[in-house]
Amino acid sequence: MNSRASDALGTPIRGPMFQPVEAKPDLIAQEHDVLRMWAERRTFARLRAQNAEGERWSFLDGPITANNPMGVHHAWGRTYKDVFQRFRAMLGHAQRWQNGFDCQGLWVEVNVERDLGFTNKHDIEEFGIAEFVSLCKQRVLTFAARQTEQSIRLGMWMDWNDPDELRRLRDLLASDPGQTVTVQGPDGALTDTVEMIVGRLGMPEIGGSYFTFSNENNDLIWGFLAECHRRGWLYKGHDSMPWCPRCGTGLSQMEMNEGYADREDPGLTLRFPLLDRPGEALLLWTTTPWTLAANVAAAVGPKLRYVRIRQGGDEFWVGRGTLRQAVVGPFEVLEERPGSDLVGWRYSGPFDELPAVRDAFAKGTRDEPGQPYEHRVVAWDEVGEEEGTGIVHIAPGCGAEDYQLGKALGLPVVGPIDEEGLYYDGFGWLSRLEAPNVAERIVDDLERRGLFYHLEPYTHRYPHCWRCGTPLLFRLVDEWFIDMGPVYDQPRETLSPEQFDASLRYQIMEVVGRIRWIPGFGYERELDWLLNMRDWMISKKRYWGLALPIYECRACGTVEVIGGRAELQERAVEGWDVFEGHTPHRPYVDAVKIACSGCGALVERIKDVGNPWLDAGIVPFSTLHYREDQEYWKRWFPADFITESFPGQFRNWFYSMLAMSTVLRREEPFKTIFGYALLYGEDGRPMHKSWGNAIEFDEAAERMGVDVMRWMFANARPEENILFGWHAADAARRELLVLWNVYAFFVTYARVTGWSPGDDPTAADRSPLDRWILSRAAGVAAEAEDHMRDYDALGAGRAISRFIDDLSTWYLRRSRRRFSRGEAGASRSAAFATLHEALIATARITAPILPFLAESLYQNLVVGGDGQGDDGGDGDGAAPDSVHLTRWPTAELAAQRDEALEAAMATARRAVELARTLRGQAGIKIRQPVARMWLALPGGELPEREALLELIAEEVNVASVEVIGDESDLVERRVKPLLPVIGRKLGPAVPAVMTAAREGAFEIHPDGSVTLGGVTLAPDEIEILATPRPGTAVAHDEGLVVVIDTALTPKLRTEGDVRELERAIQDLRKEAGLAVRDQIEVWISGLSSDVAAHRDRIAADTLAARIALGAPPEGLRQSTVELQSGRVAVSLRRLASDG
RNA sequence: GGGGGAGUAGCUCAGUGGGUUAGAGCAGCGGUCUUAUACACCGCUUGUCGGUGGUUCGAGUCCACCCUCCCCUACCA
Repeated sequence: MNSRASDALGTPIRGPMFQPVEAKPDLIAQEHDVLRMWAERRTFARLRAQNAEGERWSFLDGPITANNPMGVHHAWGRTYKDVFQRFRAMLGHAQRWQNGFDCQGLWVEVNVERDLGFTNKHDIEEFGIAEFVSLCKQRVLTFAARQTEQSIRLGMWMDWNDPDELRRLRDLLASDPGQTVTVQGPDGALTDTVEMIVGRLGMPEIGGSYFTFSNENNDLIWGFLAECHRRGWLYKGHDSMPWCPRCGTGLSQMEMNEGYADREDPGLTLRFPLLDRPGEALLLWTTTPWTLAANVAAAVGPKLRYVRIRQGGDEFWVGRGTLRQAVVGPFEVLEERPGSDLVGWRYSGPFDELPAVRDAFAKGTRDEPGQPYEHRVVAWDEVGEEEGTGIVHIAPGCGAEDYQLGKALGLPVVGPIDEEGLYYDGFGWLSRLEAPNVAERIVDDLERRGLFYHLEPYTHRYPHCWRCGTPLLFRLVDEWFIDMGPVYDQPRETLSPEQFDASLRYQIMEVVGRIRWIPGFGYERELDWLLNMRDWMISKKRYWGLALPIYECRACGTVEVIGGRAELQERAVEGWDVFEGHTPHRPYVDAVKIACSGCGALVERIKDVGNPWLDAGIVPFSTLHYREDQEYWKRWFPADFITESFPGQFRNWFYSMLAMSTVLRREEPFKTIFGYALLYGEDGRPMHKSWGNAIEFDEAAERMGVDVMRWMFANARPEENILFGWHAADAARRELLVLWNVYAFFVTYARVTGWSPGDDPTAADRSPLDRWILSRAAGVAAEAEDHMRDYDALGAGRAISRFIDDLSTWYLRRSRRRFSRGEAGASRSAAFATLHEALIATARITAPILPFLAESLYQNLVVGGDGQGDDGGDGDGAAPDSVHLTRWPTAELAAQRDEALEAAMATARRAVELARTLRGQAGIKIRQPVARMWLALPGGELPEREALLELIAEEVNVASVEVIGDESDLVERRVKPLLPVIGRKLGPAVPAVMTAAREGAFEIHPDGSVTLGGVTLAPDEIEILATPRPGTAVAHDEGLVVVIDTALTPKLRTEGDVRELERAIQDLRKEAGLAVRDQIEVWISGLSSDVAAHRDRIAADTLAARIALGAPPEGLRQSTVELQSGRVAVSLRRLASDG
């Protein structure tokens, strides 16, 4: 897979153990190579087989809607899903690996309608429901195939269907759903009609992703609904519901919340003349003039105050508190009364003459059935004075609250509009007009009739259809609901068992409490939703979806709910032959009729389809074969883990799963839920094509690479929105390139020197630096494991980042000479073996998050180019041929852990930093050696002291490092009181103690205690630290003190010049494009004799066959180098023959 | 109206069993280092840690109130 790499290094000395790698990798091409390799080697299938007997870890996939290509926002969640599944696989867990597709519902219908150019439901009926439903299935299969391909590209390992096979089924379904087809399942071939094969997707005999349109899924929902009915929780409601006139369907409370948007409506104030008080009229305000035709009453707040005012020749009644906003122009207040006085007054309605209104009113009220009703003023406690006139237009057929009020008072109801939002017949000139568009004509009409008062545009939040954006209307409809049970006005813990049993919502809450919510606020949010939600509207007057198995007898009103396909067959008295052989969808299922158990009449299914969240909510049962394989279900239920985006899913998937599992089992369907926020564009706004901040998944995958994407996602804070874009991707890529560079360095030099693993030095033979990085590797494996077990990818990512940084900027920086120079064989072997092991550990630890990069490294470091498993460094010669087949390495690496060494190294690194700061201040370059450095250590000790001091000396380029105690003249002792220890004990005395410590006013006693600020502190309450004595050129940090000798002797200056010259020659080699192993010859003119004395060393370090002092041959370019001993001119050229 | 989240450097974000001096990356400037790394290191610069009070010896961190943004929820005609 590294076949494109160029080899600028010449022929290796020994045979190539490692494939050459590029300095700048093409990560994307590499990802495609890895995908091919996984497919060829059947790596995933082998992983599943390897873990088949492992302890279960049950992940339940929230279905992705198969209605469009997936977007980068899906990739975020799918990264989490894959990361945790891969991680658990490395722990050896058995998993189900089943992806899910959400298939049924209006969102698919809307797209199919759009493709067909349909504008309303009539078009569908004319087109034919059977064909329409088939097109919906085909669309789902199209995008299931597409999303499968995209998910595979993301590196997501699931039991995928072959996308081509999905498309083949789609095409066969299109040509003839009844034709017979054979497909290959895990246990052999399977033959059935295409329609039924499609209906069985995801079942054990076919395998692959689950589809919520499957027969099993639908069937189990029937069972759930029958259970609800059995308990008396399913009912038909007659209500004023939000309605989308384009889709021709009502919206549930869940859906309502999706589409609130600002909208400008006419704010119309009009007058309702009072019948018994000539010359007086009520003033009313409405933003929905189309509902005036359905006006039945005018509501006042019985406790509010109302005034009669005079304007010109008119007298109006209006709420006192609304005078300022409602009345236009000067007026005179004539009298004031409480609202209760107004109740019962009759008024002349705005459209009394319409036949529909007359008919409705003729029937009278509930309390006076015979007596024709007349418009009147009613009392309503909810009337407010913030807006309008304090008198509210009540149209029970056009508003949920209006309906409730009308129902309470027994008022007649006028339902003015049909499914498409057109006025029914009987509404005079309004009939057949579109309700949302009649405002202007109604205003004109009212003006003509002298009922108009004032018009002013009004902007407010108004609900829109979340699918098509059409403003919603309220319409009188029959819909089916699941009763959520009462909300008790008392704390949950005080409920009686009877109360608890009577209320589904509290039963769900109890289940919610048994689940771990990450982040924790999810728990509160779900409870909040449950407490507030109203009954669940599950019906939809549409075509593509779950066929609600509700049979309502027109003759006697008996409602029956069929609990499954078998039961339906049993009960069928007509039409089963039409249905047989079809999936439980419209129109075929509609043909089946049963005999009413109450009166024996022939009953047909209600035409409605189900709320799509029923489809997704049942999957903890349907996909785990709740009905046909209890053993299997018990093994995998409840799921250990689910993860989805938080916003929205509280009231959708989470809710529906919880509700259904509570009804069926009163058990939690999952143990842990991990939620994440939303993905936005880099500019902090939602991604939107027209805003130019949208990025398609495919484009992201092929331009930034999926490992880069995954790295970004894994390192995001899940509870906050992620800002996704090309700049963030660049930053993530840079981080990964650091790892790549370490790897490329290793491979380059392993090839140059011919190093290969095998005769590795024991730990004892390795330097402290080697042991340090291996300890770090062991530490990061353990740390990342802890985070990953806790579903904290971010924590793991941060630990990995720190490790990569340590590996690159400290281990390799400090070790590089051991790889490239004429180092002693043992040290070189130790360095190679250490780096090799560290890189393999890194590959394994990063494998869940970066499956491609980790695999690339692993293949070259462990497996070798031939694909045959080779020694993995564990000496058994049988390493797995994929990093994803290895186990998580915590236990393997644990013996390498040495925390004392890690702490010591941290001190050494800090000392180096301080020394570098000092050199910078003194203006002495790193290349210029200095003679001495003094070091005071906190606590006075340092494990591996000699080696670490040497390391510091080398890094700082100093001849000798001397450790000094706190008694040294170079430092003075300071006392650092340990605040967390003494704070509580001393309280108000703290400031005095701290001041004394700062000023050095303390006395140290022989027993180690210290007196300062009038208090004596025990040795374990203070630390004694060294700090610089004022006036010396030193740097310090937390008791670590560094002093360097800035005096430069002639010998040191010469040494500095030598290194300067060497660096210049190396620069020239690089400029000349020479390979690392090319031999050169060099000419130097103007070199001082002191520096020239080191000619041999310079030649050795720069691979120069010889160095001539003097002018170069004709034509060779000279470069000037400034040395402390004077300016010299340098030339070089490559030796003609490369021995 | 009720509930939740967020507010820390120009940008993206770390930082809670309270500990005195608030950090990183990116960007900018000045250096250094380097035949793995257009890479890394060192230094400089910008902070009323949203505001105001409170608790405390001590508050970015805990409490109260307020401001701004986002989300959820609610019957506002």
